[in-house]
Amino acid sequence: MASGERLPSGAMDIHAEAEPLRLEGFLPYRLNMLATEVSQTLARAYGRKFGISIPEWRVLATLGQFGVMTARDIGGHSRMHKTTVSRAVAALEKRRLIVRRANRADMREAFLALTDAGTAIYHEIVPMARAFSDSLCAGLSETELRQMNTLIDKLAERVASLGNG
Amino acid sequence: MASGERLPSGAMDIHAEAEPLRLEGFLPYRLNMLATEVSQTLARAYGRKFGISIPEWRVLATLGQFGVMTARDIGGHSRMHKTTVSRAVAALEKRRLIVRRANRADMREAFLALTDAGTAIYHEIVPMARAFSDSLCAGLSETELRQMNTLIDKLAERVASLGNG
DNA sequence: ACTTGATCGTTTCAGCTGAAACAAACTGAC
DNA sequence: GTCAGTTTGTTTCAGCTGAAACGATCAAGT
Repeated sequence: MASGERLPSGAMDIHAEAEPLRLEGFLPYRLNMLATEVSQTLARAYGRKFGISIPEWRVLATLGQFGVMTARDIGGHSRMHKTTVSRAVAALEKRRLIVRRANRADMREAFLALTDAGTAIYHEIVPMARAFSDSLCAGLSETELRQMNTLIDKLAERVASLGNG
Repeated sequence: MASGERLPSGAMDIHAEAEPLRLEGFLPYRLNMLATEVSQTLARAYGRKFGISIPEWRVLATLGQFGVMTARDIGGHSRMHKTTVSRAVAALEKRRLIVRRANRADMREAFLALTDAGTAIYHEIVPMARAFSDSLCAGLSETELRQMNTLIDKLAERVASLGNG
């Protein structure tokens, strides 16, 4: 554009060429960076110590919390793909950390539960995970922690409606 | 344990067997769920429309923001693995959305920049991404948005120190 | 009982990811 | 100039992921 032209300030720029997006200030990007870093840091900790992958930890954690469940229920609660659950369950069963019992009332599914060895590992990982989370939140006040949880809830609700609706 | 035994309430349980971890109230898990959902919802939007993957979008976004950069700079800024950058750059170059110009002062690296076609797609995706983000944040007040950003900053700083230190 | 359609879980397959190995190019010490 | 060590970027390879196909089972209707 000729330098002598006079325009209502910024009027043209807005329509001809949008402002570039500052990635480092973009909420979806920031959220993803943070979550990835948090997830991987924790996963490295229990991965090194117990040879457990993220999906395997989630299966352990779900069974540790709820006791007996089917693979379907585990996937539903921890939002894992059924193939991911299937493979994590197979790996954990092979290592005898969980057992599979038939459901006579419905032979398609099976009841899964922690073995003693699985329970033992679960009770080693849980304090480690809690310590990590506590240490992560150590810089936050009680109020900020409540805020964070409220905000996550609001955003989760919001994104769910955006995805479906 | 024999049912008749009398114990100080809960004294043994606390040490013998930790409380099960409620996954749905566990911050690392909650953060990861939210970020995954947000990321994938946005990625589906521009993926369907332009056939662009997440790493490709990040390369486009970084070049759109900064103009000319090397692959190394892109990786550094967007925290992508160098192999991921390499492949995204190759794909975008093949589709003529970016160009590679030699750096005569250092022939190992190359200057990357958006082509006109790349700039055009960038300027189509940016408003879409902004609209998504705005819609995501629509349920949040101005104050809550500031809080969210502050909290993400604090947690990011915290997790970085936990990972390294 | 038979058929249809749905559901649970596994397997197959294609694509993505990152660690490691690698080639090419640069830097600094000698 | 040459050598050793570093840096940039690509390729290879092994592992993970999810869509699709599949087998097995169940439920409902006829």
